[in-house]
Amino acid sequence: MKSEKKIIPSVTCPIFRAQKIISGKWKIYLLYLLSQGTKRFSDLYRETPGITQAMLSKQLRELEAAGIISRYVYPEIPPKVEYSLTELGQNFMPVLDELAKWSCTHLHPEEGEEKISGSA
Amino acid sequence: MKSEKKIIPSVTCPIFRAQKIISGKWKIYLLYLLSQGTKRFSDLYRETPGITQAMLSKQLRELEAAGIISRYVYPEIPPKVEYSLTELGQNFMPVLDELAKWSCTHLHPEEGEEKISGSA
DNA sequence: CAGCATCCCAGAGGATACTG
DNA sequence: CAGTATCCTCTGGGATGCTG
Repeated sequence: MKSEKKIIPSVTCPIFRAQKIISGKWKIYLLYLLSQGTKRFSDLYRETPGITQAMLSKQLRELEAAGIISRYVYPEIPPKVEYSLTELGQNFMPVLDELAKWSCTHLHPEEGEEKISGSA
Repeated sequence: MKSEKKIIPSVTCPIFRAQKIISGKWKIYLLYLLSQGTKRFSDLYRETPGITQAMLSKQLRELEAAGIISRYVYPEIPPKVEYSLTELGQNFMPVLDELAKWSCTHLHPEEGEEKISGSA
């Protein structure tokens, strides 16, 4: 524990703060899914091929901690949990929209070098 | 070694593709810096407290590989290298703008749990 | 159904030293 | 000045299994 004050742009720069919140392999994608409306855990799980329950749960809790999404647990058996965007999450949508536009317009897969050749 | 093709949204979803490109601790911030105009390596280095030359170099090369920024090397001694946004990078600015707006409007440091109390 | 616990690993990120 | 090269740490992310 160094008590030295490190001057980092983390707090100074809004870009930095935002970036930290949305960083994560699935965060933005999950926000995109939730922009379509309230969804259950299983919905998100099914619509996010490749993710594990553990990861999904983790990412969702992080997004919840950031105040971007909210979680509603139905007092039922079997459990039912719904996730939805908060006000903050709704306000994030323009960013997502611009990102999607940018990606769709300029980031065509065929221009990249990546290929979905499986795990070869 | 499963030769099975994993169906991941990586390629399907534009959001996913974009996210992979801008992921990285400094990418977005560097794009922000370069949005202010062409800058030299040393400029970026000085304006990004906390980063190391190695990291800066790495991030810049990744951004360059993604076609978002361009690099111009002056044939001089001592070396002089300038970085600037490409067309693709310019087109990304709206995203950055929205992100900044979102962060500034809704992501006040005092609302979070983080505090820059430094050596407090 | 939803999610936690545990273990594991690759790679992102960092510190330091050296070079054309 | 603008980088490499090397080494090291840390944590994001993944696999699997268990539970209320």
